[in-house]
Amino acid sequence: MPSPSSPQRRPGRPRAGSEDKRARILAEAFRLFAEKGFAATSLGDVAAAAEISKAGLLHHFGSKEGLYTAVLEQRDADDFVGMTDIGDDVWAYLDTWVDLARDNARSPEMVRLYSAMAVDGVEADHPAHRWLHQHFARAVEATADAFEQGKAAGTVHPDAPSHELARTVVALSDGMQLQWLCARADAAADGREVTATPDHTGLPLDLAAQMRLVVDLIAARWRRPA
Amino acid sequence: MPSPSSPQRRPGRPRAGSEDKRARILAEAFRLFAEKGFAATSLGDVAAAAEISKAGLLHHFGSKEGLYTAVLEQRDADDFVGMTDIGDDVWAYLDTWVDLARDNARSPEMVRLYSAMAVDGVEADHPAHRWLHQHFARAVEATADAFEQGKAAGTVHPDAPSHELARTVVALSDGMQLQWLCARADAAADGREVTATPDHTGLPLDLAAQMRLVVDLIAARWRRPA
DNA sequence: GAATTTATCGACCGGACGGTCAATAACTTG
DNA sequence: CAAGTTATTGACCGTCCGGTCGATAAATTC
Repeated sequence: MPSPSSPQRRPGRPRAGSEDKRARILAEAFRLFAEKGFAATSLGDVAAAAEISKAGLLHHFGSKEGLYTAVLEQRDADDFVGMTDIGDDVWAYLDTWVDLARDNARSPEMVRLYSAMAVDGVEADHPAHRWLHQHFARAVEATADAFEQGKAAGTVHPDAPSHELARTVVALSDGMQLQWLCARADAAADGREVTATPDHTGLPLDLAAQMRLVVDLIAARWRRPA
Repeated sequence: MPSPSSPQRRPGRPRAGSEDKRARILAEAFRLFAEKGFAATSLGDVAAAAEISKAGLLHHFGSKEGLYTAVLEQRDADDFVGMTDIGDDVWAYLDTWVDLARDNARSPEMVRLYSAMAVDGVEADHPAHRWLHQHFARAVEATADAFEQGKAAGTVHPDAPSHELARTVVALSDGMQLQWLCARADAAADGREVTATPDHTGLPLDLAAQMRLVVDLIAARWRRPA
């Protein structure tokens, strides 16, 4: 006699208007991959979280790798750096990097997922590699372009090494995220409440402020009055 | 009749003067963890590489986690940033960061292992977390100390934010390693020979040069003539 | 309303993985 | 030389994992 308080689903197509399971699975997979990493998250974990069977999950995504790439593609849609219309003001564009850091500080799961994918993806045969490669290429090129346009507009010293500076901004963003995640985990483990509010996190590391510092460093060296 | 060309070992203690299996296992584990990541490397893989049985491996290290921490401890012994005698010249100390980047470019497996551990270790309950925390703390504090000593010696502007600059250097080092690994994997996948020589790698990314760039950026803003 | 398509399930499979155990052979100690 | 210790093996175990298969039921098409 099945308990009436656990109305488990029977096989068969669900009634119309039911939850969009595919979206639910993507959301839960995103969360779990970010929390525990890709390799350490099983299809069973994701299925349980999405309240569907493993077989049901595979029906939608075919394989674990299929699920992974679907999550990646969805995340790519949210990725806005390299997309924003930069105009020709590099320094305003660099501010969007600082803003991005501030946004990231609000969604540590996202940061965790990104970092995990970034390390997994360095291997050329990994499913995430193509994604990572494009991500780096887009971010670096967009930023380098911004510097070049700044030179054309006269707001950047013509000797500034655009490409190398762009790489620096991207690397700093990634590396700082690692330190921030580590500090955050420490704080959480110590039982200290880690507030979700972005402006004062109580952490010894302010993601946005650190980005600001480097942007200012670059500006101090290469900015030209317009 | 066992082939004479495959003299497989029989059970029992090996003859005196044989290979130091423990060291061999550590070396192979290091290599494999770096190549494929911790989770994706099985005890069987390591055992096969070290030419010992799985049971023999477990005899030395007790568990997979035991092996992991042993590898970590060995790596720590080689970790020299934060250890070097910095004297009171920050700018010379920052050069050791550039040198470290140059060294790292010679051992991509090391870089890969470090990056993998860095991401795994952000989780507070992961076996590598303590290691990562100490690693960050040591690197940042040593560098921050160097800036502070520079202030005392008068070679650094008193308003320089030592701690934040230190974090920047560490983050840049980590983040740039990620881009470098990615670029390297791309080059290797394209069949282009990736030369082991450090001075010209043929890569679109020179690890040491990128570090140099940021060090110069910091110096341009905060250095004081002695 | 019959046939088809779609979403879901439970059961199952083959394999890998981390780990245990008893046996064996070389050294170490008495 | 006998007893104990140490390094090693092959065989085995329980578990979990990614994936397949056939059944089922709602929705859709004809």
